[in-house]
Amino acid sequence: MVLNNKGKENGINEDTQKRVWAKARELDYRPNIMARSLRTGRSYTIGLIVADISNVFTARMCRSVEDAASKKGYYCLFSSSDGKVDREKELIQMLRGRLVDGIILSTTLENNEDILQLKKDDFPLVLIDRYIPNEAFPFVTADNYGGSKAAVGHLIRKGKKRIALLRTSPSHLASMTERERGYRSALKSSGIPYDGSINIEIPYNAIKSAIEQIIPPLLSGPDPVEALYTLDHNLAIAALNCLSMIGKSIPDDVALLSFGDSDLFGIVRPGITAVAQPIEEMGTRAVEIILDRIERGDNGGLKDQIHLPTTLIDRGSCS
Amino acid sequence: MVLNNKGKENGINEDTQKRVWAKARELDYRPNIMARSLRTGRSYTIGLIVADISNVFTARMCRSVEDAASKKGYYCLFSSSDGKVDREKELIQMLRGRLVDGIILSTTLENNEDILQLKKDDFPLVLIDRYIPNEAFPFVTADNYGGSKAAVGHLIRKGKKRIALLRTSPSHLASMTERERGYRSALKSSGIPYDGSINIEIPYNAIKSAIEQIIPPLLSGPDPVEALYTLDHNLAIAALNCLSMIGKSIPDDVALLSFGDSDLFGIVRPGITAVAQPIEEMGTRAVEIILDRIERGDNGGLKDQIHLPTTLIDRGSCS
DNA sequence: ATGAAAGCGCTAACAA
DNA sequence: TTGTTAGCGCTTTCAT
Repeated sequence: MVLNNKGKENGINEDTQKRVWAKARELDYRPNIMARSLRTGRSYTIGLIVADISNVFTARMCRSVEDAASKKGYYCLFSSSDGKVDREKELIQMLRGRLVDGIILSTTLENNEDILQLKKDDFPLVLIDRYIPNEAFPFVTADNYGGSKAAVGHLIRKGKKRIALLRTSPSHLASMTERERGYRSALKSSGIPYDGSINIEIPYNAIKSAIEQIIPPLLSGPDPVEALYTLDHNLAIAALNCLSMIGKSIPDDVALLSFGDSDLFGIVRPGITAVAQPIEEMGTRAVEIILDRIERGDNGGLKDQIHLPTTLIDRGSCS
Repeated sequence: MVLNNKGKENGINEDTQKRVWAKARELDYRPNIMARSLRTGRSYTIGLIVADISNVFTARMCRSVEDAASKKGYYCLFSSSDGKVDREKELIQMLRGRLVDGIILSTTLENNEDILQLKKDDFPLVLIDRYIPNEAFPFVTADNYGGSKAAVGHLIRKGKKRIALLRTSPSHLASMTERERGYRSALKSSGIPYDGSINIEIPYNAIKSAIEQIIPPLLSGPDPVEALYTLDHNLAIAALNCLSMIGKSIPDDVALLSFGDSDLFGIVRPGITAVAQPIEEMGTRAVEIILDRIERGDNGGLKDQIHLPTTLIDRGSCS
């Protein structure tokens, strides 16, 4: 009781408390958190599963989760699923076995089955960025649809009609399909017909080489595209690199717009116009929601399906 | 015994094993890793403390540690110390309390005292990137001295004599002081006098604004510098940005060379020449060493103070 | 080949 | 105000 600073409330003598502290220091006592968790069922730890922590976006998101959790006295356990569903399932089991109090998950799962188990067990779970759009789970994500629609609207206002859409696999992720939906919706609003042949999927593991094969033909031929719209900042970086290699200039030869911002986009000339996601807020809100679940137990409190607004940063690569 | 796949070696009847598995599945049994660790004293978890996981270099290093550990059946617990010594000490205690089997630490500590305790307790510890250069601890780091000396030698061969050194605080980090030593050594080898007035420390938290104040005067006046040599890739990015803002071109107005590479450096024109660190190998080797400690118990096996060679990538920003 | 029991370090309920 | 004890879920030793 003394070592947990509950001496007073349990009516332990001041003097005794001092003796306990002295002895603890003398013995270099360190509490065994495992034993404590085993006993209390609480670990003050939040598990965080992402696809790839070495991704800049992800790393920043993790840091913001960690900071927000730390402020409330919680620690974080991170792991990368590498975008593999089996690894993701394994990590969920691992974290539960370690008695984390809740899991924040950037899910690659298409199928709800495995996380429905968490729901059934009433285990605190919040999806982040990569979410599943139905009534079952709390999530925090960017407004992928609205942000994307606004971005494509921007391109259209700059006079671009033939806009290639570049996206990454796996393509079932709601965050991606919503961005695609935004694209189609913006085209429709302006009466521009949708052309499936310039809606292109690029494997996440081989972005650079794939981009280099795809871009040149898009820009030549009888009906070249006027703009490249990428659904991920890594795609835009690869495109930028490729355009520079083949000697095409932005925005004269082709416009470039990225969903997802990067430090880089502010440095190159011209700057690359991008849809910035509120990364830090995503982390903060996810922690808020999960701690509400953990500490209040119910889910009556916070709104827990959140689309955060994005920001279009115009740096000149579209006009 | 059955559930740990030790049924056979403990002579459990085949049939009984089947029944055990069936029941486990029926009850959706999940082992409680905490209880197991409490009993065995082993957690198959490695703690990893870094300054800031949102830093690109760090995030990649973490990922490589995670991958290497995962291959050997270990999980990783990451935390950011934010470069604060108190937080770092707290995190060490936290991880030990959680019975991690070892800690990989990118230390900000100047003073060995707190990690000497780990040594005294014979607790497996490996320093990574940010290390302490003495006999006490195993470490894995880039060859900061040699890489830096070679880089500055490159500048000198390109005809640059007046080379400003830009470094970040905190400046006591051995990885940084070694890079500085390499700089001075290269100057000395070429008979160029060292000028302390162009050896400049920049606070890590305010890189952008500090750089913007520092660079313009360096390039004007009676004796302008011919080259900027940054000890951190973030400094080079900020410098790049600043130079572009004030209309100075690379390499005509000034050369730029960065210790630490970035994707960005291959994309801008001209590309930025940089010293690349073997990030992935740093992670892999650190895990190798710590698992050797953990599983063999002694330290007789592996060489455990490692400077990994760096690579100078010439992209044209120096000539 | 199976069953019973001790104990890892902690918290909380209870007794004194 | 202080001391004692049960039990969290697991592994391992010992008895059957």
